[in-house]
Amino acid sequence: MESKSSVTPSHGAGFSLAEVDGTRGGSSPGSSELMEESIGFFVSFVQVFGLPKSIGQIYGLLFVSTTALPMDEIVARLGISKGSASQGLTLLKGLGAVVPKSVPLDRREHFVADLNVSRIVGHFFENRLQPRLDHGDRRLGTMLELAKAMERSDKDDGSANVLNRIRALQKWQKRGRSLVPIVVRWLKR
Amino acid sequence: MESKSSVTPSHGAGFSLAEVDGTRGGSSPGSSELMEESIGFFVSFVQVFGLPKSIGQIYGLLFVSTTALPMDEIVARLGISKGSASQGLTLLKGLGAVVPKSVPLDRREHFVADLNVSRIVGHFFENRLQPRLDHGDRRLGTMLELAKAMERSDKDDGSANVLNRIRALQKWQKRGRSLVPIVVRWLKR
DNA sequence: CATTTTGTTCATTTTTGATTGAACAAACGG
DNA sequence: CCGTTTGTTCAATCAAAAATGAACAAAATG
Repeated sequence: MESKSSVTPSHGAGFSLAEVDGTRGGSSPGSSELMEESIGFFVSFVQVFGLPKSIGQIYGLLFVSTTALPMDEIVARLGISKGSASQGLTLLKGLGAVVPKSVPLDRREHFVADLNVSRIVGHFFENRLQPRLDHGDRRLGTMLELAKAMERSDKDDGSANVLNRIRALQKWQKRGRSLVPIVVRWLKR
Repeated sequence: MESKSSVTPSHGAGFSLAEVDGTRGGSSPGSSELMEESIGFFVSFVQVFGLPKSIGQIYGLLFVSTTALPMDEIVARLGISKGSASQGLTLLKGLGAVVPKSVPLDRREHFVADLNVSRIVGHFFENRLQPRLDHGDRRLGTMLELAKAMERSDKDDGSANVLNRIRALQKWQKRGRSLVPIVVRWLKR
C-alpha cells in the first residue's frame, strides 16, 4: 500500500528543508534500512503496551531521524494518513515521548523523539494499569460485601470458602499495586 | 438428564449474564450479583494482559463457584459458545489457573479455579514480553551495525548522534529485561 | 457394535479497534 | 480581507482478533 504522495516538496525554500528532505539520508543507503528496523522495533514495543501500530511507526521514524520532522513529512515517509499522524503525534506529545521543535524559516511544527522511552511505559502504568487497579479495589469491596451476606444467609454451602478467596485476592491486588511504584521508580533512573 | 432444548442460548449477539442466570438448580454457584462482579473483575484483569474477554469470564465464574463446574455448565451460565469455552479452558489449564477435578458419578471433566492468580501474569511475561525483548535485542544489534556503517560513510550528518541514541536504547532494553525476573519473583510468594 | 455423551477443531461470522480522508478550523502571509 | 498552508475532528471504512457453531473425533454406555 503505497501512498501516491510526491515526496519532493515543491516549495524549495532554503537549506533547512533540503536537509529534512534529503535525510534518506544524506542519501546514505543504510539509512532507510535503519529506519525500517527502528520502526519495526518500536511498533513491536508499543504493542506490548496495547498502543496502536501507528504510534510505534511515528516514534520509530523520529528516533532515527537526524533532523526534526514536520507532520506531512511523517505522513509521506510512513505512508499513513494525515489523521493517523495527527492523532499519533498528539498522543506522543501527551506522553512527552515526542517533542515539538521550531525550525526557523518553516511555519510547520516539527518533532523530535525524546529519548526517554520510559514515558511510554509510564503512560501504560498510569493510564492502563492504575485505573484498573482502582476500579478493581472497589469491585473487590463489593464482592466482599456480597460474599459476607451470602455467608450469613447460607451457612453450609461453602460460601465461607469463597469469602476467603476474595480476601486472598485482595492481598494479591495490594501486592500488585505496591509493585507499580517500584517499577516506575526503577525505570526512572 | 438435562433437556438441551430449553437451555440452548442460541440467541446470538451480545452476552447477558442476567438472562442466562437465575439457574439455581442443584449446585449452588453463589449469588448472581457476586458472580457478575467477579466476572467483571477478571475480564478487566485479563484484558490488561491482552487476553480475550472469555478467559476472564470463565475464570471469574469459577473463582466464585463453590463447586467444580463442567464445561457445559460454564457455557450455560456465561452464555458463550462451546468453542470459546473449550479454547478458554484449554488456555487456562495450560496456565495452571484452572485445575481439573474429577467428580464421582459424573463423567464430565470439572474445573476449579486455582487461586494463584500470578500464573496469568507469569504467562504475560513469558509469552508476550520475553519474546519481544529477545527479538528486540537482535533488532538493536542490527540497528547498531547499520548506524555504524552510516557514521563511517557519512561523517557530518548527525549519524553519530543516532548511534548514541541506539546505544542508549540498548541500555534501556537491558534495564527492562533485568526487571522481568524481579517482577516474576515478586509475584511468586 | 450402535448410540449417546463429551470435548475439540476450524471455517465463518461478529465485534472491536485502528485507519482513512473529507470537512472543518486556525494561523499565516500577502 | 482573501487565498493558502497547516493541523484537527469524526463519520465511514477496513483489518485483526475473538466468538460462534456445525462437523468431527474420542470415550463411555448398554
